[in-house]
Amino acid sequence: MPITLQDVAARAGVSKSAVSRTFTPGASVSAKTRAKVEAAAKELGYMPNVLASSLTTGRTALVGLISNNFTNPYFLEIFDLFTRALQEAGLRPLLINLSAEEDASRSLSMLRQYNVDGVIVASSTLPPDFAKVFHDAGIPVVHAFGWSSDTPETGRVSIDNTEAGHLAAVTMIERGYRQVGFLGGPQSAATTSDRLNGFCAELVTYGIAPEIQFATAYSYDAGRVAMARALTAAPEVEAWFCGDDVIAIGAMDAAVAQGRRIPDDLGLIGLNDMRMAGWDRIGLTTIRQPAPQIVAASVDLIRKGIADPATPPQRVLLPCTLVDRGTLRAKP
Amino acid sequence: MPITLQDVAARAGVSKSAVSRTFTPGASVSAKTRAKVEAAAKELGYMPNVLASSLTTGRTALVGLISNNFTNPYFLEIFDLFTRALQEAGLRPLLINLSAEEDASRSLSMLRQYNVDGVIVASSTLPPDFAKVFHDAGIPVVHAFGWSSDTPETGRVSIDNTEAGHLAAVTMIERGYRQVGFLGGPQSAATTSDRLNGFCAELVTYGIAPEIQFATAYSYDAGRVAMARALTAAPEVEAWFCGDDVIAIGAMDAAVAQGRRIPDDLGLIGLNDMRMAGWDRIGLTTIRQPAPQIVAASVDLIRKGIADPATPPQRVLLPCTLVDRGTLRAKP
DNA sequence: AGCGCTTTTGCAACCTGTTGCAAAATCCTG
DNA sequence: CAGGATTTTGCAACAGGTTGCAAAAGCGCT
Repeated sequence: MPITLQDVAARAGVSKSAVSRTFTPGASVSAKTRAKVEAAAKELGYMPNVLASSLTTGRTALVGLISNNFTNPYFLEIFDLFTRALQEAGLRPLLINLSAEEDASRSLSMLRQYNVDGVIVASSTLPPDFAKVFHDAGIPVVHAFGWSSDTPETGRVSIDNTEAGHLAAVTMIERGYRQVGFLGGPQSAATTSDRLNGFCAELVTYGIAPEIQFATAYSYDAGRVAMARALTAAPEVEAWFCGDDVIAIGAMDAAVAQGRRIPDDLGLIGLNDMRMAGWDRIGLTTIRQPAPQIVAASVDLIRKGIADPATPPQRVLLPCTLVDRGTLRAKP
Repeated sequence: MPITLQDVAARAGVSKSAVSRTFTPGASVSAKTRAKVEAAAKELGYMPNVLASSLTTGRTALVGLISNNFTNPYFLEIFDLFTRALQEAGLRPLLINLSAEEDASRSLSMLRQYNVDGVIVASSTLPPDFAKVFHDAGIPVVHAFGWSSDTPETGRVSIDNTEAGHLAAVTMIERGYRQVGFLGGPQSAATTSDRLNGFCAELVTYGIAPEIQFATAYSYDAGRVAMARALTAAPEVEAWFCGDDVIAIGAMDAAVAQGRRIPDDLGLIGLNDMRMAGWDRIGLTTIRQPAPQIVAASVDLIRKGIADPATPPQRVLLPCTLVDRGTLRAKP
């Protein structure tokens, strides 16, 4: 049923090779045959079968896009950016939801069966050595949004989470908060400890030791219960640095439910700057991750890795910035 | 570098065929050879190459997952459900972001190059005949979340949007609203007109003709500007039926910005029941689409279509229900 | 027209698996 | 244990392309 190389060759009165070369950029074909072939291909509606050609070329243009953050609205923005960027680069995202797939090595073998050219791990919660499995298997890999200072030898793109912690601390001090807390994402997440370290390192210069709490997931509900707990455990804290916007929103609702007014009674600062943070009814002061740049850099790294597999894994760190909205009081 | 059938055959001291058959369910192999082959495969870490086998079998287990709703947080829930359901069915989602890819026929030819077994269109805004292109090309296709009464002959799964319109109207009447409006999604969206028709059909029995407005997209911003316009165009309206939750939230903020209190001064009812609708600071009364069931039915249909391409396209309509929260006043 | 050089072309082998077919091996029955 | 029926096995062709190589064609120049 589908049109093959053969069909086109017959129609154009040339050999299979000629047709193949017409569709291979940089191959040697005369203008005349190229024209004949293109005409025939057009008439028949021929499209080369990528899968068949992958057998000899070893290229599929398939890229595994792995994530386990399917409950955090921020990641829809990330998926939007990634799919567009990959499409523009002529690559096709094979999406893997790791919330369901149990185990790293299983998704590796799956992606190998499909001969993916590269893998992008878009996750803040997957452990740093998850990506390593692919690297060790000789598949170019980039871990985006999941940097931590002890990431092993794989490509990675992220903000500097230590820096983000600093920024949060500096901002809180600047706004006159002295009793502060850290309400991080899951304690196991690679990014959490760097943020905490940066936060504490800055505060210690003011002689402040922050209250520390963790949410069990990057989700509204987790933020809500974590804050409810935090409010009784440490009612004196005036401002919390939350590990993520969606956690911060949950935290905000928990605080409001207990009668705290924001930002007057309690300050909050999030991280990500998801679009929703700017909605009127949320208005979250937060630290922005430059998602478009992170994605662009990740795709760039993957392309380089595909073009030359010998490229050593690279690390890109991008700056984050404060976005001031309504959940932190103004400078005194 | 990667292990092939040959390698395993050599190692196990059998023919290629024997190895192939060992990995083909239902093929004829003796227990003895199977054991030998499996041992060899294990030692070498062999995994059959799906792409190569697709050449002869015509099956790739790849399913195109097409959407253009990458700015609506509801669709992250949908993607989560779809990727899990597909993975469980042994299928692999090749994700296509049609917000970027211009044109339907281009994505068709792309998916053909990859020999996808089927296509799922997950979109409320793509026109009904979009899916038809795949059907006509002989590729099983299901359009999820996009039903309209004039959908052509393709598989489809959705709520009955006419029914949803009814439900919204009945609810508003029940709560004592008489001046009501319809604030739909993009006028071009297939679902919008059915919702509007159902809404009007019910209201007409009460002698009510609703005010009608459309947002330009399924987004917060679009909802916001649409409501800002609606409030001046039709200030007398007491309650609006919004075409989508995220539009409703934008509308809510626009109303609040103009000093209207909700639900006292203005009632709102959304559609979808995305998780966020239940957050404290949103608390949106809305009509729930049974997303898990829609997804399950869609994947089911695709599986059937793949198993037997002669299966005629089927339509599944699922019921929607009202979820009462805080944006509509109680029954008087 | 003839010559050397460059470009274009087709052949055939190959990429990794699958499968129809006939031969080989095994099983069953009397 | 012979003889037929059944199962298992390997060979070779095939799926839809790519590519090294040698032959053919085209080119510029005398």
